[in-house]
Amino acid sequence: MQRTSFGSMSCPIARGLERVGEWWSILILRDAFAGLTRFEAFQKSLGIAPTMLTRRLDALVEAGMLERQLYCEKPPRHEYRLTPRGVDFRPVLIAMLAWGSRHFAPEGPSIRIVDAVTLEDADPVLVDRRTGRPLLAPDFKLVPGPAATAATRARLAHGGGLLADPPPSAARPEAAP
Amino acid sequence: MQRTSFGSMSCPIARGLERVGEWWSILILRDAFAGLTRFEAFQKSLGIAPTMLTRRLDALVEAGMLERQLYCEKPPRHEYRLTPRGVDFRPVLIAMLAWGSRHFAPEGPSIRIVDAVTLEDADPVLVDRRTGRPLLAPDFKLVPGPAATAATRARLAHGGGLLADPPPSAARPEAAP
DNA sequence: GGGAGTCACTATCTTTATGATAGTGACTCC
DNA sequence: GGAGTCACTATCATAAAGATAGTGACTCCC
Repeated sequence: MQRTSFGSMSCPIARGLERVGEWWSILILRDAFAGLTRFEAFQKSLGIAPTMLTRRLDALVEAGMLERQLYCEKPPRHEYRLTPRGVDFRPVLIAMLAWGSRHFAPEGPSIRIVDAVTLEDADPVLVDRRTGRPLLAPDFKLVPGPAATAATRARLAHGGGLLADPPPSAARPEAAP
Repeated sequence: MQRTSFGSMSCPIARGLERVGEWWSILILRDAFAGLTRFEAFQKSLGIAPTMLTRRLDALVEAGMLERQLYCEKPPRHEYRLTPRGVDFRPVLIAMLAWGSRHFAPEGPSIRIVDAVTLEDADPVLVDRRTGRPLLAPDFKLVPGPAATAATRARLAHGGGLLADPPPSAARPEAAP
């Protein structure tokens, strides 16, 4: 999906999406985490056209998410493996997995994250590693960093933002008790 | 980006991407979390063509991520607000924000998540709410749920999967100590 | 040693999505 | 009554996605 590039935006979400925001990219990363490394394996798993797979793999390698390694010389054969940057993408995938399971599994979940010992379902939350507290307002907040643009500063200044629950309806104050 | 639909796949990540995987969707959700509600506000913030914005907003409403509310009747005017399903997407955005900041901010971060009191940078981790342990192997694992297909079961059976670190290089055992 | 099969792709062409630009209708404000 | 705001639609050019077929370099197996 592309024509407008997000890479020039200063927002880190936009910058990230520039690398993984195309239609197949995230599913390819999911399969890479599942242990797939070979072209054919991705193609079978995804049912993707080979042209598309070539383009997406090249883009992910270019973005530093995957790296190509020669595993056979006689006929040159490569495998695609996650780089540290790719491995670091894991929390995003886990969060998407949890969210997708909660909202788009009417027949019940197809994958569960469970405690390896008790087999109880896990309940994923994002917390701060040091303090263990959930990353939500009012305990945490977003502030502009050194590279923040004026636009970013403005946006952060006048709103709760990502960490605060949005107001239920600023629309028309219908209920004013 | 689209022709192949992910909605028919049984994977919750694919199902979720079907709803938010298009080029602009996630940035629109980001802006919705930032407090934007009006067509024009999204358009200005994103620099998106109005045709695209109409399509994406309609799709997000259709997917149950946003809802349209009338806030003015004289000329009918709507605002777009996050539904509970949209709000529940927050951990994905926070994870992306953190990942993007770590990898694509060579000039330094433009946004920081900080402790509201000490102003120290937060370090986001995904943990299990009950036990507080990070959602990683070997403490946790993925198991097939009741709705798992044969393909899902097979994939989960023979690999560490998303929660385990991938092997550094199963390619050619060059170093065999 | 000749045919079938595997693997990782490229070439070609059609269909679909994206994006730029302009325009519309229903107002409000001055 | 003219300018401005707002939320869109219409139209059309371009770029990306998708299907299908084909290539080259092998290996495997009678």
